[in-house]
Amino acid sequence: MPELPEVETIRRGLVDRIREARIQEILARPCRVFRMEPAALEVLRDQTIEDLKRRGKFLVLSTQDHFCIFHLGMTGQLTLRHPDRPDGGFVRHAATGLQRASQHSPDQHTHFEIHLDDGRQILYRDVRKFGRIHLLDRNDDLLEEFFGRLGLEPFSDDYRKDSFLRLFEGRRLSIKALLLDQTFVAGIGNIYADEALFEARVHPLTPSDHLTRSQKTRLFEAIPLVLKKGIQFGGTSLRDYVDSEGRSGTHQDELQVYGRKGLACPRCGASIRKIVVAQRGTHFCARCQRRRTSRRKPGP
DNA sequence: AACCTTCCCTGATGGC
DNA sequence: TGCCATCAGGGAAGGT
Repeated sequence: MPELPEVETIRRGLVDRIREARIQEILARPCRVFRMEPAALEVLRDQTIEDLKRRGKFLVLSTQDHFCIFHLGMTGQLTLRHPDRPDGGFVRHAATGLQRASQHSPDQHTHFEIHLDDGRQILYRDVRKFGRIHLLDRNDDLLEEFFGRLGLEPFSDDYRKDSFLRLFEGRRLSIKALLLDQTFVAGIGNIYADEALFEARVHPLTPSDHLTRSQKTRLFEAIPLVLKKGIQFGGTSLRDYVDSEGRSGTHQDELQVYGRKGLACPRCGASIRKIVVAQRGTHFCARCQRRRTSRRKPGP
């Protein structure tokens, strides 16, 4: 489940290696991840890669004339394959699930290949095909329109307290559901939502319009904190996530609550609980993250 | 408009 | 061993 830290780790691993590389060949196997006719991607041939940016969980590969936009969904992998290095197999890690130890040759799940003129290949692999690949003409207005309602970008200048607070207006759903809503803050997924709520000591079922000012403030600060930590550890590898070189991150060892049902809360020692909120597994410490006891209205 | 549910998709896992 | 049900979940789509 690549979220902002995993997508950012992939971006950082790729951007300097592929910038100024020329695309020699495009291979796109028919698959629902493509939001256009796969043949349309032929326009990328002979284009030079200029940049790789991230917005929320999206990666934007820019060439002179085009934007190729990737969303990795649940199991998407974007890796760089070097012709002079040996391919490895897919190695299953006992504790964390399916992972890959090194670069790989294309298999039945590799839907998109960008061959560079020096022999290297950018491979998009996605077992469950929840990912998406879009193609746009290189036009900033089109890109802005594409990202239309996407929410605040956590490490940008737009991430300000007043903007953050304004996004609560008119929202009453649970705070966990709001965190997962990409029109609120972009890039948060199930793992970092739970981590941020734990850090801010907010119960995931709290209705968004019931959060106190200080709870919102703590959440505003917790979000970039947990995301930054995720990036520092190279992302969270639970099942399918690997960086651009096929390596696992180590942030799974740093998680405070996610996936730790029944284990001790690192803050207070109470047992971590798992419930379902917004159709998603949700982990929290019932002692550290209390539901605010409803304040009785003062009588007349 | 906000919110909720269903669905997509595959591989791992557990019960029998 | 094999078979089947269940689970994981980001986001689109459709309904209220």
